[in-house]
Amino acid sequence: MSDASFDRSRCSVAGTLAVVGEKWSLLVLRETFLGVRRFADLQRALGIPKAVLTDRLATLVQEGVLRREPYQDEGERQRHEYRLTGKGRDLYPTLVALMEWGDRHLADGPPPLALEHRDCGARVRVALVCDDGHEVAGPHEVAARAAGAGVERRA
Amino acid sequence: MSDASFDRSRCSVAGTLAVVGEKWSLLVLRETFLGVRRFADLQRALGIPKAVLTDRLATLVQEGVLRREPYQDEGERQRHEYRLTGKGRDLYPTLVALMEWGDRHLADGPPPLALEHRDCGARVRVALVCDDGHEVAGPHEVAARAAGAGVERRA
DNA sequence: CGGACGAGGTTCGGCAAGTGAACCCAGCAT
DNA sequence: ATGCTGGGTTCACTTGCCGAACCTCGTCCG
Repeated sequence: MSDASFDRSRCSVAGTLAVVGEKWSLLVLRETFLGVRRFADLQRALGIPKAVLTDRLATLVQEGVLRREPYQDEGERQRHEYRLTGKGRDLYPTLVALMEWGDRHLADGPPPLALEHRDCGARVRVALVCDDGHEVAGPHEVAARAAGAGVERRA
Repeated sequence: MSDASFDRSRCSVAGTLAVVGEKWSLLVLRETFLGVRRFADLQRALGIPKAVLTDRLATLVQEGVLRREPYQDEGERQRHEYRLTGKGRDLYPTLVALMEWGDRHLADGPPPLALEHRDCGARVRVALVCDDGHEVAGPHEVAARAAGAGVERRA
């Protein structure tokens, strides 16, 4: 019985990927989370073709994930930089989840980037939790319920 | 100073995206998490071109995210289905993170799919936590440290 | 037996997207 | 005036995505 019937056309995974699922988009965001904000720095850091970077930045701005802000270094003309919006900052767990998977399954050595809690210095990771405070070990502990129907299945 | 220097060439985000970052790959995995395992069912559910699905399944199998297993319905010849490996199952938090972001920022109505903890029925979500048990609110509470160096920056 | 059927593909021609290199433009410095 | 730099645009080329058509292997039906 593999008919997992819910309305795929409005699936949130698909919707999110429509916004950040193009090639390079998530890597651009990774850099912005690391504090890189300027066109040339992004281009250097990523090795992305300029035309593609122009396009990705434009769509991310249009989607409200980044915002384009003027700045001015002394003795320089005014330029623009790209900063995360709140909507963009909410993608942080997604990036961390991708990073963790890579650390665990593609590693040839220690993780190239370690995340620490600023307050206590302990390692930061993503977890699945439920609203009762339990930590969820994996998909087998989760039931997916389609909106509007009593359909329930293992996820 | 936006030089955020760590070795991008081995960044785990990039590595992960090299495995599952092609168009459709994560949507195929979403379906497999929902229990869809067969070629024709995947094709129907996603509306993906057959040629692309063939290719995505092959690379996901090759990467060890899915495994191709024979099965046989009675009165049918032997066929193959695609199942998550442990490596694939570890992508669950990533999918959930993508889904949550879409639920929060693209919603025109209630989330199309709700996740519940099988034991207690409470809603399941992704969280950032540190090994000391604190919940991390966002990127501003996290410091990223490049491996091998004392480099530290806001993430 | 011959023929139809369905799952799971492969092949093909056309269109969209990604790529590197070259070029452009504004403003500051000389 | 000449050059330099950040932030792009344009161009020719290649790669990737797409739908439709075709193929293949076993099963069923007559």
